[in-house]
Amino acid sequence: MSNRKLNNYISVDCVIFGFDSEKLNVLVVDRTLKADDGSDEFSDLTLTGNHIYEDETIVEAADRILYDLTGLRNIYLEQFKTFAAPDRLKKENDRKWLLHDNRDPDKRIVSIGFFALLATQKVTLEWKGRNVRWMPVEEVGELGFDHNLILSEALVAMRNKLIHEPIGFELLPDKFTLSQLQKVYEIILDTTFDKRNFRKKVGRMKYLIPLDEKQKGVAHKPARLYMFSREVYEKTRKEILNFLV
Amino acid sequence: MSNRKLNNYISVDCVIFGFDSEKLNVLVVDRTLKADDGSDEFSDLTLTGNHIYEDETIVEAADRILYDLTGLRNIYLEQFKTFAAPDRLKKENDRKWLLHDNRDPDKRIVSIGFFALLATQKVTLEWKGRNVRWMPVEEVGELGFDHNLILSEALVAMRNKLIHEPIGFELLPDKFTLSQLQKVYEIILDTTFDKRNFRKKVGRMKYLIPLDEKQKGVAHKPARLYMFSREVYEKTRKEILNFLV
DNA sequence: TTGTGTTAGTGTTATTTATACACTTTTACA
DNA sequence: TGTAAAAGTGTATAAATAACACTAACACAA
Repeated sequence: MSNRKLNNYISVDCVIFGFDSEKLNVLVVDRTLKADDGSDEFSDLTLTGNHIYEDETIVEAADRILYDLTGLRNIYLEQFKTFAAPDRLKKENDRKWLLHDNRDPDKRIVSIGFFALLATQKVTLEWKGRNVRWMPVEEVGELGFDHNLILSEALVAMRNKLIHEPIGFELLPDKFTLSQLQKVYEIILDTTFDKRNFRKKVGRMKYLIPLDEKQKGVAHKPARLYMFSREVYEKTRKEILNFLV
Repeated sequence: MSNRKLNNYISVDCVIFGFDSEKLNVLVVDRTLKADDGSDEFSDLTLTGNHIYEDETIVEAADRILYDLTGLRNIYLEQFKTFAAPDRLKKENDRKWLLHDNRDPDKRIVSIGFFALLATQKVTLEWKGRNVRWMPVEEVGELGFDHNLILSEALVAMRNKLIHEPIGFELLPDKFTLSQLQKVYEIILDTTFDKRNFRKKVGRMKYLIPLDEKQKGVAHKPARLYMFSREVYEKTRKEILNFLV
């Protein structure tokens, strides 16, 4: 084993999940570059990442990246894992991109991985003219760098969290129906729930606040709208210790 | 905001928890250094950390650190969070240590935090003559760098995991009694459980294997010994989706 | 050898939660 | 005014949780 200590690049990568009431999507950056002679073009899809600046904390960097891409603040954002395999930059395309960015492709890049949750409708993709787009998680093919690994670990972490804590709300608009909420869980956990039992269960959650407001313009019985109260949740969560689940 | 990209030191810090059938301990390094003239001595307590070498993955570095300090391999080890506030090295003592280690105290150090779980009895502290010792988590005072923060976040992550997944076993010897297991949960979660109900609950877990073996040399009815089967656990865990806990 | 201290080990009942299952209501639109 | 489409609602059975107290087996001391 070599004993050489390394200086490393640090990057914060955000796996931004967006739910569109049909499926789970992830925000990807589409990069295409032409060589000087206009011929030797290379392109790829990646997750959204950036450096940490000198006077930033990790969370500030993640918030900034999220804001740059979506124009949104106060979005659910969680650090889930850090990645730094020495050989994570082996692909030829990756090397080209690193050189293009003035980074040494033989140097390790440490990625601090975050995942964010939001409703796709909240985002205006034209924001700042960045070339980003939603891609259904099911349809994601090969990504640049080791972003397929980061995405799949983000999915594991997100599903795990979804099972144990009420974060399904974060994937919906501020006001949502119980059917929408059920669908979030069904799609992300790839299962189905009985409607009545699901409603009994979430009905016990004090932080799920029923509003005096209904859906409008739907061609069926309009559903009551609900919202999530973070305040009530923080208050009650301490009382509930789900030993050994 | 400054736009200067930084190169950063990366370190892997391990919060090594050890249970001694009475309380939860953490392994700390006691460093004392004399200045050249023998007078200007400075010392501190820190968690156990080290660099990542050039050809190592993060996990390999964490395993190596754990092995260096305890002589043990195949110990439960989990990456829980990465730390990198820009002002985390403000204490005067920290600056001295960084200078002593030939590191620039104005440069950011990114710490990738792991926690490890084991029974204190497994460790021979004299291993390699490192100056480490067990300290009850309750009694930990001020640590060097931002290690108090790292420790408290490790505790949160570990308790959280303990509630949702069967990792209590990892804090016990390979063969253990049900009373010992109960005590792990009671002490770490700071609560008490009814003995019969606890046994009914863990009795349902297929991965808790009763052995045809009893305690010896105890001045009371000897308890049956059990062991944890990771195999059985991995097999059954997929079946159990604890939706919304 | 007998007694004492100490922890192991076990069952029942009442309450709460989980599961399985089908019909009526309300709206938009043709 | 009929039709399509999702909303909303109750009951019965099974399973899990919670509360509660005594006997069994050993080491050691008297």
